Amino acid sequence: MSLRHALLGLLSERPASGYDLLKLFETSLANVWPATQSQIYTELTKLAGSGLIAVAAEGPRGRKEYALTDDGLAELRHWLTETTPQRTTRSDILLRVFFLGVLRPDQARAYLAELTEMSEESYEQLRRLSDSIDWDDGNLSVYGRIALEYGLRFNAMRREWAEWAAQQIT
Amino acid sequence: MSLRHALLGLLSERPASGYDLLKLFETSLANVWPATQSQIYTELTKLAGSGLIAVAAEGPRGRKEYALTDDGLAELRHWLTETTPQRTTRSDILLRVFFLGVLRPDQARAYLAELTEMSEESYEQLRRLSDSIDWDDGNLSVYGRIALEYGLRFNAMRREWAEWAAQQIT
DNA sequence: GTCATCATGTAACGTGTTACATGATTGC
DNA sequence: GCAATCATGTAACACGTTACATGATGAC
Repeated sequence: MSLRHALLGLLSERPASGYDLLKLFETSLANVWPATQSQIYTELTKLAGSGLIAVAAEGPRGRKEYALTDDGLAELRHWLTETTPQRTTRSDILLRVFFLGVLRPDQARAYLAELTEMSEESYEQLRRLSDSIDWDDGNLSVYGRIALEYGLRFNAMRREWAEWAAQQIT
Repeated sequence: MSLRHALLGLLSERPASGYDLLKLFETSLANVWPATQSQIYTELTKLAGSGLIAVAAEGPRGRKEYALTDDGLAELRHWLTETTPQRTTRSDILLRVFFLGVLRPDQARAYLAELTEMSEESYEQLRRLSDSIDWDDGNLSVYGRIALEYGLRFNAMRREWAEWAAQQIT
């Protein structure tokens, strides 16, 4: 049920169309909660149906700009304060580690080297992103920055772990 | 398509029934790839249908013990060496961080404090698990240990990050 | 004999992915 | 006029969750 809340969250900053939201997902939210075009449009229709958002303006090419309603803001706050996030995250990457024993040691090391590289790349990409953003805005800047810092620390940790792990394989 | 490979991976160690596999998921794989009973039984039927596993023995109470076939092992190796894992992981926990601006600062700090606590608990739980396992086995022990070390480092990182983040909120 | 555990299966529903389908506007 | 981009919608399918349903066996 989180796509719904991601949309409510983005709309809490400012009104936006499905197309705008798609772009926002591709840029800011892509790393924590990817969503496809079809998913976004379908969910927006449902949210409007249940009164959590409403069409605030219409533009050219059938553009519909949605805005958060009072009910929508209440639901967003409820989600943030009254519900606990899921502790378990599925990780394709970690799952493979369990089964590296069916490969030759050099193949297993190659996999871990790939992870090292992937973590480095992600780290650098986030660094560049961090440099390109102007951190003058209000709330979204404070919390966006905190999320970005998480990404940096996460990738640094993963890189070090993958290097350590490769050394464990004899 | 990873549940399929998780099952093939577990069966590469030794033959097992659906019930055995369910228990293995609950203990060893729960942290990286949770799966439900219904999902496991359905997938086993499909895997047997496509010849990647086969019923090797039948026991009391309709117990069916599955074993990996040659095709199944080939598929497992193919997955490990020829396919790249998904870089994007959905994180409920991080998603919320983006929207903490709609809450009061004390509520936002409370959320981050919750994350600190959650990370500590997970860390301790993994520590205990690490102490309780005898690390004498072969492959599964080497790679199981590497995965566990990841969990420890991850939770330590997240804890420090959450503490840092709480201080950023004025 | 009864309770816990072993053991499997299916149906309904929700969420996510891929692909198809259509068309308006703006810039050049 | 033509191409890029803006803009929305739906259908088919895969994957995951919850709940229901049933029954055998072993330990006490």
